[in-house]
Amino acid sequence: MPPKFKFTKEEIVSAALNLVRKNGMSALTARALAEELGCSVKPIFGLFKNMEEVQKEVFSESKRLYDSYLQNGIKTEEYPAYKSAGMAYIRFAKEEKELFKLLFMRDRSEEKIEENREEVRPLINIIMQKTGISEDEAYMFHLEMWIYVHGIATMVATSYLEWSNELIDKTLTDMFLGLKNRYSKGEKD
Amino acid sequence: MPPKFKFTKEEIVSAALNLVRKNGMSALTARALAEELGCSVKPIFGLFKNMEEVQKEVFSESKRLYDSYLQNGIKTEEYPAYKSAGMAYIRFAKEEKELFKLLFMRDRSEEKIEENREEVRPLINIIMQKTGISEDEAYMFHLEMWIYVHGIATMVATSYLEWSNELIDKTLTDMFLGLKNRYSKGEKD
DNA sequence: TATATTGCGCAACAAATGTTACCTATAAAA
DNA sequence: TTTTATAGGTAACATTTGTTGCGCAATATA
Repeated sequence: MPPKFKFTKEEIVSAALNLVRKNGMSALTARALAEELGCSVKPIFGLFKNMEEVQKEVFSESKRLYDSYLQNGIKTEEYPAYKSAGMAYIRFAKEEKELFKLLFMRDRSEEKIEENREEVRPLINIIMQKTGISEDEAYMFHLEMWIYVHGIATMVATSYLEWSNELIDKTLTDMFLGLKNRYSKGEKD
Repeated sequence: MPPKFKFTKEEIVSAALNLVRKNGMSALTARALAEELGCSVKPIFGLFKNMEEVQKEVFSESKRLYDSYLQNGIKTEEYPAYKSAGMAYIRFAKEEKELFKLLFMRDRSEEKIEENREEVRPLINIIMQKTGISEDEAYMFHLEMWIYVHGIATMVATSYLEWSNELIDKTLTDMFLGLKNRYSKGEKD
């Protein structure tokens, strides 16, 4: 008996994501979102309790988009598995600057890197395979490598650095080999 | 004949900096600043055209504070000159998270790292001395080293990483030596 | 001591944003 | 075709923040 909904939740979140990817979370206001959708603010508050709920959805959607970058990188096999993760992180930073800032350049005291060791176990395993070092060393190896990747990504996301994919590719390889050389030294001597 | 000013510009900027260092630039509102000073908003607008002007002063003051970190690091000679710069950058990120975000984790399209080569010439000179590589290579060396330093600093500023100064010290040395080894290879062979 | 100048506190106004009440229009069921 | 539940548009209200007008009070000078 009631009229049909003008938009689905998904359509609203999609429009919201569009605003955020262009101008950051602060651009996501009720009126701006309504304008983006071509309606009043009512359809939004009909489907979401409040704007905070929309923000959370946009945040989750951003994570999903980043995951798709990761998966795509692995799938296409453009790079070896380990480098693929770093390249995907940096590509996301380059192509989705605002979303990268949202996910990776905010307070992260609730998700400290050293408390999330399980999350990166696949990457640590790759390092152990490729270098033959111990797990603890491989973890430290990964941390150092990821600091470098994160350094590039944050510089790219803030438009401070503009390296080509080729140069990024090359320096990641060099850094990996440099670390491998350093971490393997104890074993080889 | 008129009454004395209740506060100087410096006192107001100092109070403003206090708000920003605690909760970021968004915490710097006219009313919050007035409360911090213990007065109405009038003294602020008597000495500053508007809040934007106060923000600019806070920004400049933040830069001065960072410079003092740099100078202090060099002066105390706790570390070799090159490492001193990196350690100061990271210490600033650790001790002044909000100010670090303000200075180094925002849009920087107007001050790209590769257009500011002159600014880091002293650091490049140190690298040339310590490694004997060419200037262009030393520039690239510095870029890679600084990416690593920036990576640590941003992770620290967002509370994602909590390394001790000792560990930071050690990994900076290792990274420097690793890069030196890599960049010098062509010369030695 | 009287006066003129003007900084200051209070309160108001404007703009941006979140949120909601009210009424109209719609669409499925009877 | 009529009825009824309810989505949507309009406009209002609340809150936050920047900014300013008004009248009082402080202070150096005559």
